[in-house]
Amino acid sequence: MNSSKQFCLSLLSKCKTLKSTKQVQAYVHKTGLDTDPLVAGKLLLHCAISISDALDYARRLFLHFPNPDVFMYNALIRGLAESETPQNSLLTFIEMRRKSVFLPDSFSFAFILKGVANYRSLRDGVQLHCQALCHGLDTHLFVGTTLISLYAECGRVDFAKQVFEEMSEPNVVTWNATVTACFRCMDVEGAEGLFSQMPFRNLTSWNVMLAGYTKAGEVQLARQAFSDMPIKDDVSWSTMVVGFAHNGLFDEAFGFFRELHRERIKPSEVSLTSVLSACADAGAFEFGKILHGFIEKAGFLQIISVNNALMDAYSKCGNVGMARLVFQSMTVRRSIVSWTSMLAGLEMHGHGDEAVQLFHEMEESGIRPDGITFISLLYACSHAGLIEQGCAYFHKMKNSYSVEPAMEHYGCMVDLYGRAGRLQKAYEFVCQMPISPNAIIWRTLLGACSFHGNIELAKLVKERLSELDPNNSGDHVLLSNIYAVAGKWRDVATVRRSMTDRRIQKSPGWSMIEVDKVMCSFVAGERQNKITEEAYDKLTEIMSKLRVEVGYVPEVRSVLHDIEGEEKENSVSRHSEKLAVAFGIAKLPKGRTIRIVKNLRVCGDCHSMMKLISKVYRIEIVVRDRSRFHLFKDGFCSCRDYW
DNA sequence: GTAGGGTTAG
Repeated sequence: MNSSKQFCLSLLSKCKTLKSTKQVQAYVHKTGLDTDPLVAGKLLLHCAISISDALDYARRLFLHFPNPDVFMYNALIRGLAESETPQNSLLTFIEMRRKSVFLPDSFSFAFILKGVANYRSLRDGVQLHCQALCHGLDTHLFVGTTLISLYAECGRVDFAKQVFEEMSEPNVVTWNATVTACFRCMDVEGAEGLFSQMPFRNLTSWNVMLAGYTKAGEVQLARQAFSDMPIKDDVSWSTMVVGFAHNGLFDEAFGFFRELHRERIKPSEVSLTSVLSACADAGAFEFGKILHGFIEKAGFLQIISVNNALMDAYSKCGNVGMARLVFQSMTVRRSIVSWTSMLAGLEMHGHGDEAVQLFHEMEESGIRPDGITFISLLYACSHAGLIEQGCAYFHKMKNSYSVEPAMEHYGCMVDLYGRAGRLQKAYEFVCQMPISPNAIIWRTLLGACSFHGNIELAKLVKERLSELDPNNSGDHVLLSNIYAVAGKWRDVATVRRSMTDRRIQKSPGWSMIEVDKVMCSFVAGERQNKITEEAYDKLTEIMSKLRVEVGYVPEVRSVLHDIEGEEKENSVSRHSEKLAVAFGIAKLPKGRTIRIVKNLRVCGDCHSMMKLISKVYRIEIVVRDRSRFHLFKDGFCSCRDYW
């Protein structure tokens, strides 16, 4: 290789941005090396893979070559396969088969199969499997391994195992992929069988077992495997943190992270984002703050994903102010994820106007919003009651940014109209959707009917819902509540009976609060341990104080049960969020904000009571419910009683 | 000259 060629390639490998890459490209052009297949191919690969947001440029670059070689096709296929629209990789693959004289090689198949795995099409996967077979490449080490992952993605562990059986010399990666395939299809025994037969195991094989066990809910088995494994790396630790968090075992999750720290294992940026996501799920604000301190000290604020995860964790822990601070102090260039995370944070907390403002700043900064950005923006409009603006953005999304509305966007619009009480408009909107509405869409509408007390439409909507998702307990409870509020006890009884007949059980409500860096959870009506005893005692005290000072009377209209007065009062006074707040008042330092995470929506009585507590006790209470935050302060809530 | 398995932010 001549020296100027070598020089160009080494320059290229150092380029981190599209701008610098274009400078090298200009130099390449000047030296006449732009027609050299090796240099041209590397340039294309660099744009398609190594640089973010340069895939479109790579596609345009590709069009400049009248006779692209297989390397160039492979580079583009790979870039498209890993993009947000992996379907396009198949189009390029087909174009290559039609236009070119050369045959696809093992790289072509490995990349295209990855693309198909990313959009999970069994049909396309099988077709390409056949083609690979015709070229004698179906049992190729890399092609076969990718095929195994593809079939696992499509839920066909049987096909995955068959590919594995046919491979003559599977290596450790192939074995690991097959074990993962079993776990992904919930075949825990199959995974264990393979693991025990493996002729070689490295660290990753053990990590596969940890991830698989925790995803299958087998936390005990994961714990056992973790203690059995000969060496552990930071992936092993973060897998445990994430795994425990996903199973709701937040204290164990954070315990693992603390131990990682004690063992002096250096967390990577990925393991830090994992732990932050566990904080976000748990709503563990205090723990998040500790992590923030560590991240700052260890120099991780240079990494964009860590900033983004930090913002997300702060927002979901109820402190959008800290999220804003992280966003404003970022020294690295904000990505689309950074902007969208901030937007989502503002949306969750009901700062609709600020979210709209931020969206305009985002547009001005030159970052192009995508479908996910619009989901947050539309919800922000909905939660803040900005109806006209929401409609305008829905059209702008399509017309100015060519983002096709997906199910979630339609959901936002139904929410927007529904909350505002424009139920007929919402219903017509659903009926006119170009894609068939799913259960979530109908459920959103049912929620709106419940809020505005429209029984007739609720009945109609529930019928549609029953066709799509007949056994959802929440839907039955919602319909029953609508009847209960209207005093239609006979209809309540009918719904209750149909639930009993179909053995549908109400999912229990729970609430969590972080006290002394320990997550304490409360379940409605549960009275088991010392913690709940203490919460009950405090709650009784609070309720009598509220009765005396502000004349609080429990709001029992929405109680599901067809039970009598005093019983009803007892039933709402045992709600988990009340217990959690009472526990917080008893345990936290005076004046400290009380932060609660709840799995269901807050009921009307809890909502009124929180407002009163915030006034009488002069404290702020932040409640994260299923879909948003409520900040109670001086007797008012940030949701303006509109949730 | 390009790859496949484990944790990952909107």
